[in-house]
Amino acid sequence: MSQMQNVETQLRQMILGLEIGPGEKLPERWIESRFGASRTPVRAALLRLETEGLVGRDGRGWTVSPINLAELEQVAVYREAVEVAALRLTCGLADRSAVDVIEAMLESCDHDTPREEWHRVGMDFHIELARLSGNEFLFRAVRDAMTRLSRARWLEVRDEAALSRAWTEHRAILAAARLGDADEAARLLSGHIVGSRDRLVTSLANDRRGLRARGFAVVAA
Amino acid sequence: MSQMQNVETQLRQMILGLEIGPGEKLPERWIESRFGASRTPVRAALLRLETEGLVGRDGRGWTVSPINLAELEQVAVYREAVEVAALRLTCGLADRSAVDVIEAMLESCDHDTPREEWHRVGMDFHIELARLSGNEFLFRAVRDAMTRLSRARWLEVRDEAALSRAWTEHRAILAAARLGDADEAARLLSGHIVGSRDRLVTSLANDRRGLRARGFAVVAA
DNA sequence: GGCGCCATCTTGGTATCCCAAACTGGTATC
DNA sequence: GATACCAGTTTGGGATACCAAGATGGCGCC
Repeated sequence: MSQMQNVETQLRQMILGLEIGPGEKLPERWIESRFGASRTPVRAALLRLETEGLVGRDGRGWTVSPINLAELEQVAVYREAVEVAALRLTCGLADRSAVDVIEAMLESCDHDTPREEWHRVGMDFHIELARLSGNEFLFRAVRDAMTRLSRARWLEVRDEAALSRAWTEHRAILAAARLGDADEAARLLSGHIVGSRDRLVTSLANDRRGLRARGFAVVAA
Repeated sequence: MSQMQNVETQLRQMILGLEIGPGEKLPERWIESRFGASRTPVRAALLRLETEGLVGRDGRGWTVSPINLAELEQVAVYREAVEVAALRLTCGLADRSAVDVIEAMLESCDHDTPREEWHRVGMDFHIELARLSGNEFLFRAVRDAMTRLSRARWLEVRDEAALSRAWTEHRAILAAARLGDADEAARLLSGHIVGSRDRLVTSLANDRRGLRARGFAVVAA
């Protein structure tokens, strides 16, 4: 793999995995030495990550984007629009058997699956569901929105109850989609997204002080 | 202005203005000499334009993205989702007086306004309307979608009738939005987008041979 | 002791240089 | 005449040197 892709991928993982905290300074020279690459691939990676909203400019330099509660609320509205549109397209397809693949994804998580895996599958559910629509732009929009939400969801203190609730809702959405009931599927998905957003923002707003103490920049709604 | 922004802006204008045709090769060294910048800002510009879908990789090198009819159809579905969502948000706002500013934009075009200006205002109508929603992500999505459609709309052989029809539809959408009638506004906007897409794709498919003769790469749906 | 100023370091922006891979054109061979 | 092969050129990826602007910190003056 080329250095360019390598730096970009590794840096993204470090940011999404909170190995580099939201708000931290990110000098090009530090990245350069950290990954053993020169500044050319480093800059390419930063430019790409900037469009994903994971890093941003702070005056002259680069910083990891802080968690922004106002942004999270806006992303939720955005993803509701695109996910519902994608789901309606999928419900209109003649062959909706692919939803079974997604169902299987959900079932692959059980009580001794690591937390990290639940987190990943919870996002992939939405991404793969959008992919079924066959619309590349709706798919990318959902994927990008989930990327922006990823760190916040990771920070959220998720109890078992919230996870099992989410899984139940995911299954209900798939059931409606399998029947081709677009209105019901859309209703369930909207409710799921709005509910998730509320729990996420509430949780983060409550933990804000603690998160800041851990060195994570969190800006209010 | 820094070289970086400069190269990016100028190159984007040349591509959108069809000064560089869809499908043309775009060597970094050519851009470098054309704009008197070095390769670093050129690379930055190309990376950004790549995320906008205006340039792409062709093996190892760069090319201006061809006009892709299948892509245009998918973009139309995408923009319908995000524009309708944005419009519904706007209809729910207490203060919708900002629609008057957009109305004024439409009125600024009359029979001796240059074609180029009609084209720009026709796009800005949708972009500014989305901005009113206050949702940054819906706004960006609409702006990016319009950017992708821009060259195709420019290529389209637009008769006066199509333009006046579009303006009538634009005014009707604004009227419904001013009243806060979200359902009606959404219905009108959807119809407008679907109609525009059909006319656009039909027109391009018919002209495809002629466009290719002009050196423009156009891939079928 | 506090405040301001200057030297220094840091850092991103830019310009070049080098390299390996891919493309090109021409030539020699069959 | 077609084809395979080889040298030269083009091209993007990577590395590095240099610069100007901004951040930093220490020293001196008030």
